[in-house]
Amino acid sequence: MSERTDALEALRATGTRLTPQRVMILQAMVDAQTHLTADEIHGRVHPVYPYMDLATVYRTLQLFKRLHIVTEIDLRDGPAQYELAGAGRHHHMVCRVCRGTFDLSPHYLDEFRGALMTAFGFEPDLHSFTITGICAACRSDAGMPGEEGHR
Amino acid sequence: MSERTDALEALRATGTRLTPQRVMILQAMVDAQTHLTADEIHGRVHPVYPYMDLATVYRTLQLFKRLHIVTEIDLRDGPAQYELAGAGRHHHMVCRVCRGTFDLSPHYLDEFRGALMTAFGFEPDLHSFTITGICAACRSDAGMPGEEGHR
DNA sequence: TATGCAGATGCAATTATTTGCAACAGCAAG
DNA sequence: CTTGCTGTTGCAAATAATTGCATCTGCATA
Repeated sequence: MSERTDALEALRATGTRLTPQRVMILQAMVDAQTHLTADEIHGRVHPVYPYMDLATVYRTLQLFKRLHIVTEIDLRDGPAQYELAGAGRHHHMVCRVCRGTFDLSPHYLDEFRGALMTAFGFEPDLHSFTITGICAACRSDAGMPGEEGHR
Repeated sequence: MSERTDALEALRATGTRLTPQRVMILQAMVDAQTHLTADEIHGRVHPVYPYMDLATVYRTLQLFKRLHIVTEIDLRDGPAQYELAGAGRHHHMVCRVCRGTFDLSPHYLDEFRGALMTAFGFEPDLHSFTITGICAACRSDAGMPGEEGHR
């Protein structure tokens, strides 16, 4: 019950309201334990509460994102995915060949952040970072040339 | 005329067709010399060729992106911007406060790429990379606390 | 120069996401 | 427990981008 409680706590702490819609959306994500699209979340809540609107789902997800309750994974091909931001796994690598998503420890971005901060004083948003590319398996599979492919 | 010629050369080299639409879109970008949205490009070409369709602009931009003729900058707030990929400046930092975009030398990503390759064999797509955050000016300006704000 | 075909285009419709607005409802204060 | 203020919701419409499909055309070949 930790994740759920933490999230509700975060809501309370920031003065945003704890509405049934928000609880339902959160619950749907807790139950699923995988990444879901906004539409999937809507679909899961709908049987329980038919008035739930997709716009509300999107707005709630943006709120949750701001509060670091969820992480958005933008596949850049199809709708965005959302998952609960469990401690630690905040970032993702997405293979553009097999569509697989892999967790990426924040540690790999520390150096990068440091470089930007020192060089430009630019503080990158790294709460939820997703990078696309080609995973090891797909690289050895298909053409291992290593560069570009098609779509 | 270098950028234009290079681009046309790239088209020819990959066996994709050199259509008047593509030339017009390319020309519009050469003329503009700034980042443009798909809609702006469409607007610039329209007077010359009223049949130009937005879908064609989008498809062409995707093609150009694949050929590394243009770079896409996704502001994540409003439509995506496109600019000619002049040698060197492939990446961008976008300030989410002032909306300013800053060029970022590929060099800053070398280390990151290396780490992912060694650790996971994952080859990240780094031809066109955009990271949002807060620029130095905006950090000192508003709240320098350093964390989150609103929207 | 005429011909064929795969790739490209225009158009309309679809998908993904955001936004304006009036009605509504947490929740703090009385 | 009632009231009021403000944040939130549902709904509809707008915006951004993509896609299916029939038609068309660059360009390689004969």
